[in-house]
This record gives sequence, C-alpha cells and structure tokens, in this order.
Amino acid sequence: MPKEAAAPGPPSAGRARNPHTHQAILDATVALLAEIGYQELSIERVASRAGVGKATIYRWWNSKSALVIEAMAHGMPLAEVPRTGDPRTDLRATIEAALHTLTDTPAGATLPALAADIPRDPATAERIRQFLRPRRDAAREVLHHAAAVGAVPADVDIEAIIDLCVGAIFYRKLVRGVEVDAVMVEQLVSLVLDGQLPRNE
Amino acid sequence: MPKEAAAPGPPSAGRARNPHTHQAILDATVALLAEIGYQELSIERVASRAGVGKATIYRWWNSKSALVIEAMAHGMPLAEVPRTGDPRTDLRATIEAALHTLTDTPAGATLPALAADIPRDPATAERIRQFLRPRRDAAREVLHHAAAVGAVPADVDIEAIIDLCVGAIFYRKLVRGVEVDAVMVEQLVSLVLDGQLPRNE
Amino acid sequence: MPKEAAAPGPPSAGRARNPHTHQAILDATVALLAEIGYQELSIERVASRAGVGKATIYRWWNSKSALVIEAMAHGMPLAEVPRTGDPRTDLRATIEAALHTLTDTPAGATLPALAADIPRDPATAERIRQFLRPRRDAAREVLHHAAAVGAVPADVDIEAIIDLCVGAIFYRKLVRGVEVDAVMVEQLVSLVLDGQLPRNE
Amino acid sequence: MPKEAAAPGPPSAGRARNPHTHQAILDATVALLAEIGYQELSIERVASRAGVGKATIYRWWNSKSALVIEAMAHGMPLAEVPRTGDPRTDLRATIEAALHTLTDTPAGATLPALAADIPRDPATAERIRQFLRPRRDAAREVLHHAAAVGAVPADVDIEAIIDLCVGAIFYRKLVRGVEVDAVMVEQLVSLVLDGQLPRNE
DNA sequence: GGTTAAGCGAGACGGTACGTCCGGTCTTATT
DNA sequence: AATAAGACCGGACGTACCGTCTCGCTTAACC
Repeated sequence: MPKEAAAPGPPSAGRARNPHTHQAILDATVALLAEIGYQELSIERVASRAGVGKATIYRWWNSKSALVIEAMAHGMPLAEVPRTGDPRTDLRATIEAALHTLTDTPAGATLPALAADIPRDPATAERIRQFLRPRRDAAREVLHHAAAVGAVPADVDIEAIIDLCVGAIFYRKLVRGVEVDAVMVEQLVSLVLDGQLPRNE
Repeated sequence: MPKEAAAPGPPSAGRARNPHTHQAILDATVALLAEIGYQELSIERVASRAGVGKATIYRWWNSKSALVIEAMAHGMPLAEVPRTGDPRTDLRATIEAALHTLTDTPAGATLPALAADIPRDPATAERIRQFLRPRRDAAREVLHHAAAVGAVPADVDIEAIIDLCVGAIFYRKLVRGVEVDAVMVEQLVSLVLDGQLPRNE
Repeated sequence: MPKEAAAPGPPSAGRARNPHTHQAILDATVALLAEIGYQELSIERVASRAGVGKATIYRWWNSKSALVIEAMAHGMPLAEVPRTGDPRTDLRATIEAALHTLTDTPAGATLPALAADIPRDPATAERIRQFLRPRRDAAREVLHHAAAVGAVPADVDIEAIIDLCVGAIFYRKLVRGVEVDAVMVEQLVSLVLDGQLPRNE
Repeated sequence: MPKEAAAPGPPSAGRARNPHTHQAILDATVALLAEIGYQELSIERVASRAGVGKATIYRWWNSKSALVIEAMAHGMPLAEVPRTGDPRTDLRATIEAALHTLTDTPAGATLPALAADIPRDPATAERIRQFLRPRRDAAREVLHHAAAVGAVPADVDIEAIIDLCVGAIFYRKLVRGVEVDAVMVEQLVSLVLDGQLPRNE
C-alpha cells in the first residue's frame, strides 16, 4: 500500500503516478519472491527486474517489508475454498487451505521474515493483518455458519479458534520446521467441532 | 555449538580452543541481542564488542543464526516454574512462562527472524528446536503428569497440545502483532483441561 | 544567456517568457552561489529556492555552468575603481580589484569550476570571457592610457599584460592555494611600469 | 598519497596492504583520466576498472581529488627537459614543457577541476602543490642557474617568476580558453631574461 | 624444553546492497 | 503556450557488512 493510498485531499499538481510502473514493481516483487525468496530479494533487484529506478520504489514504499506485503496481497490469489454448508467439510477445507498457503506458497516462507520486522517497524503488523484479512474472513464465515447451525457453541470465540488452528500449523511447520500432515488437520477439525483434544493414533 | 564438538581428527600438534574467547563471543551476542535486536546484530559488531577477530567467529559458527541460537540457549535462563502437582496451576504457570518468553524477552523478538532463516539453511530448524527443547520438556512433564492423574485423557497427543498453546500465542503476538492477555491464557487452560472451546466473555 | 536570446522563430501564438521567473532564477543562483558554492549548487536546489519548475530552468539554460555564469554576470557588481589618471595609482587599483574579485567573492571560488567545464562544453569558454569582459575592459583602458602617456611602451601587448597579472594572481591563489599579499601587487605594478622583475625583499 | 603515508609509529597488527591493489587503482585512475576526463571519472568506475571494491579506494583516499592527484603524481611522467646551461635555451624549454603539460596532457584539463575542490577541502591545495613540486623544482633550478650566471638579477623572486609564467599560460588557455602559441612563450622568455614587456608583433 | 602448528587479533580485500541525491526528461493541470 | 509540480529512469554517492584472506604474535601440545 502506498504511503498515502489515494488521499483526495489537496488536488495537488504535478505529474500523475504511472500505473504501469506501479504494477511492474509489484509483479517483479512477486516473481522474485517465488524465485529467490524474501531474504535474497533486494530493492535493487526489484528495481532492475521491473526496469525502474530505485528511487521510484522508495517513493511509494518505505521498506522492503511494505513492498513485499502489498505485492503479496495483490499478487497472490486467495485459495478458492468451495463452501458446501457442511461445517465439518468446510472447516476441513479451510484448514487445508491455510496449511497450503503456509506450506506451499512463497507467502509461508515469507511470513516469518515479515513478522521479524515488526519490532523494527510496528506498521508492519498492520500490513501483515491486511494480507491475512481476506483469508481470515473466509475462516470466520465458516465458523460463524457452524455456530449458527449449532455445530459449535453460539458464543464461541471465533478469533481465538482461528489463532489456535493457524497458529498450531504455523508454529509447527514454520518455526519448529516439522512437517504438518493430514493427521494434524483432522485433530484440529475434531478439536473445534467435537471438543476433542488431540490424541495419539 | 561448534562445527565439530570434539573432532578427534589429527590431534597431532596445535593449540586448543580458548574458552574465554568462546564465552566472550556468546556474551557479546546475548548483550547485543538485548540492546539492538537480531536484525541490527552483525558479526562485525559481535566481534568488535567481544574484542575478537571476525574469523574466530566464523571458525566456530557458520552463520549469524547459528551463533545467536547457541547464545540464546546458553545465555537465556529458563523461567523457573514452580511445580505444585495441581494440573491446572502448573499448566497455567507453564503457559504463562511461554507467554513471558515470547513477549518479554529478546528470544521472542528473535524467533521469527530465526524461523525466517530455515528455508535458506535447514539446519536452523534443528537449532531452534534445540533452544526450545528444555522449555518444551517442562511443558511435556506437566502434561504427562496431568495425564497420569486423569486431568487429561491418557492418550492425549502432548506434542500437539504444546504446539496448539504455544502456536496460538506465537501467532497472535508475534505474527499478527496483537497483544495476548490473561484471557487467552485462561482459554488455553480450559481448552486443555476441560475440553472447553474458547468463548467470548 | 538564453539558448536563443531573441529567437525570431514562430512568434505566432503562445505566451511570452515571464521576466519575473527569469530574474527569480538568477537571484536564487547568486544567493546559493554565495551560500553553498558552485559544487553544492544543483539545478534542483535553484528551482526549489526560486519557486520554479526544474524544466523551466532547463528550457533557458542548458547547463549549470551556463546558468551560473549568466547569474554572475548579471548579479555580481563590478568593483568601482576610481580613475585618477595616474598610471601607477590606477594600475594598482585595477590589480587590487582583480585580486579582490578572485579572493573575496564567490566568483573567485567559482571560476576554476567553470574552467573545468570547458573540455566538456567548449561554449563555456565564451561564457567565461563574457563574464570577464567588463572587468578586462577596465584594465585595458588603464593600460591604454598608460601607453598614451608613455608610462609603458606604445606597442605593449595589453592582452598579454592582463593575462600575466591576472594569471599570476589566479594561479598562486586559486590553483596553488597560496595567499596573495600586497607585495605581489606591488611586484606586478613594478613589472608593468618599470620593467622591474619581481625581487625578494 | 594514502591517508597515512608510511607512518612507522605503532607496528600495528592486521593484514598488510596489498601493493598490487594499490597500483591497479592508480593505473585505472590514470587510464580513465585520459579516456573520459576528471568530471566523468567516478570512484565507482575506477573500482570496476581496477577490479577492486569501492571501499578499498575509500580506505586509502578520502576523495576523488585526492585519488586523482596521487595518480597523476605517480602516473604522469615528468617532461624530460634537456639542460644546456644556456639560460635562454633552458628557460624556453622549461616554459614549453609547462605549456605542453597544461595543454596536451590530461593534467591540464584536470587541474582546474582539482583547484575547484580547494574551497571544499583545503588539503587539496597541498596535494596540488605536491603534484606541481617536481615540475616547479626543475624551473627553479633553471632560474637559479640564470641568476648565478647573471642572466637575471641575483635577488630575483624565483617563485614569483614561475607563477607569472605558468599563471599566464594557465589563465589564458585553461580559464579563458584561448590558444597559447609560440609567441607567448617568446614573450615570457624576453620578459624574464630581458625585462622586456610583451609587445605586439 | 624446544618445536611447531593452531588459535587468535587485526584488518585488508572484492562484493552486494543500502537509502539518498541529482541529472535530464516527460506529463499533468493550472494560469 | 509557458509554467509549477513532481513522477520517472538512471547513475553515483559514501557506508555497512558479508565471508575470505593474510599478517605476525602467542601459546598449548607434542616430541
């Protein structure tokens, strides 16, 4: 997101922003993220790949993390999760989608690095939430429906449930570096819908 | 941990490693971690702070993350969690200790950055687990005891429980940048001991 | 001097050049020259100081040196040298005026930088001469009068005399960085009027 | 000249300076000076041409002018002026050598730019004098000999004579951009040896 | 107890990237 | 049509670190 989104404030003079340039930068960022990862991605490389001056990037984004998050938010498609209406099926699909995003897309590998930037730039937290928002919205709807049909208690804390499920996957896979398998997905589904603590098989 | 702990290679002649130097490096790393954080910490600064040549650091650790994890493992005390024998009390204390570590110590701010290094150097995952191990051991014991006294089912998947609890806190605080309060701790205790999903107050 | 002083091109329609703008640019240039010197002066700063677009400057001057020379020519007053009719007095005053210009005004500090631009843009040489012309005219008149009254030989090469005197001062002060004092002025006066080579005191 | 020539003070530790690197930088500087001139020469280009890191250049020279002057001092040969013992012949040859240096070598085109740096870095003046010193020494000797044999007055101010001759050429050619021909050389010789002011032909 | 190889500090080195400034050019809206 | 504002590409700035490489000194471990 640019330093100032589309503030209609003062009509301002000057040349208008070139939208092609803007898009080229985001595209180059997404491409490099997939190719070389967040750590190796440098503003210099993005500029060169996008055929753009470095200053143009710094004009609109004040840090690598800001650029990357906007690129991810605009350039990484939401997993299309079919909604059946069955709480169990839908919840399982939602968790699997989260697992997929964290495990199989550049976003997964990138999120810890972005999170690491929060202490240095608190605005990063808001940007991360902005990226997560649409994914989280989908999960919230599924749980909301589950509560509506009585599959979970009506006063369940949906935000906490989401943090539990995503957090467990995130932590196991991205922090501890342990593979997350279908068993864990099933454990999470059972936990939410059956109040069943994870058991050993 | 040095590249080769006690390599029995050709002990022919030569000189042994200087333990003072080794310790000075770890101390400087811990100090800098607390002062300026992981991102700003550079090998060069550690060397200068420790009064040591850069090459000496590279001789024993092959990356910043390796050095930092060893420094954290040796230089950051384990929270002393008193054990009462009461599952609820002990579990709450354990979760609070985890929360404290993630929230109030340099380790919390550092973990995401270390995790971000995993894709580049898979050995990092093992090192992170090594740092987490003693903390995790404590939690495992508490849950083991809870299972023994019937406070949780006997066949509960202790590893999954730990990932759930720590993951939820980690994710909410360190990834989403949202404060974690006592309510969440209570929710986690209830979840584990009562099979009670988090509810809104 | 504008690229086309009075371009008689297609005066058809359109709008005339704004003389206020023109003067504001020259004023800003003179001010910045005095404040920060030629090297630090940038078109960007001049534009900003003058409240003018960069393109407006580039439209009328094609280089920093062209702008600065015109600004100096129009914005730096000629030293008022009183003419007594006495060759020695007038010559001394003329040399002192040159010394003053080279030593105590921004022009002195700027001339070497402008000269340095000659190899890149030969037009610079003509512009420099244009700035020097009125100063040189004054000196020429003094020497002309001296020749007329027989204080110097009638066929003396006035241009060479001027280059000798100004060159010696310029070279000693601005190239070698050595202070030029009253002794040197006297040496030059004696050289021209008495044919007396410089002596040690 | 490096920031600290060869100060034998503290024997200092650390790796010794690599003389090949040092020479490669000076060589690249001289080559670029001849090819593209002082203004277009950038530290970046020198580094790349010499196959050297930029920081290595900055370690030993703190500015472009410092580097260029040392390169010129070490990389540009002194004109070999044969000494006959005849004051007129030798003086003429000396002046012609100076004319040659200022007119036909990169040094000439470079000197005004270096001089322009003096106000920003006074140390530049000393560096320029260092470059001029051997050339000036040669001239001084010639004039010294002329004084010894009575071709010029015994108490002549040799430094002033040199500034007069070199200054006149420098100023006419490099500042005013006017060609300097053999006539001027002859005028200078006559001035010094005959006390003859320049005359029109 | 003398020899010797490794440990070590210091720091030079080739690189890469940083974040900034400016040069020139071009576009937009205003006057 | 000339302008103020300012976006844009490109190039260079001077700095910080990276990880590697000498240097010359010190010191433990072996003969």
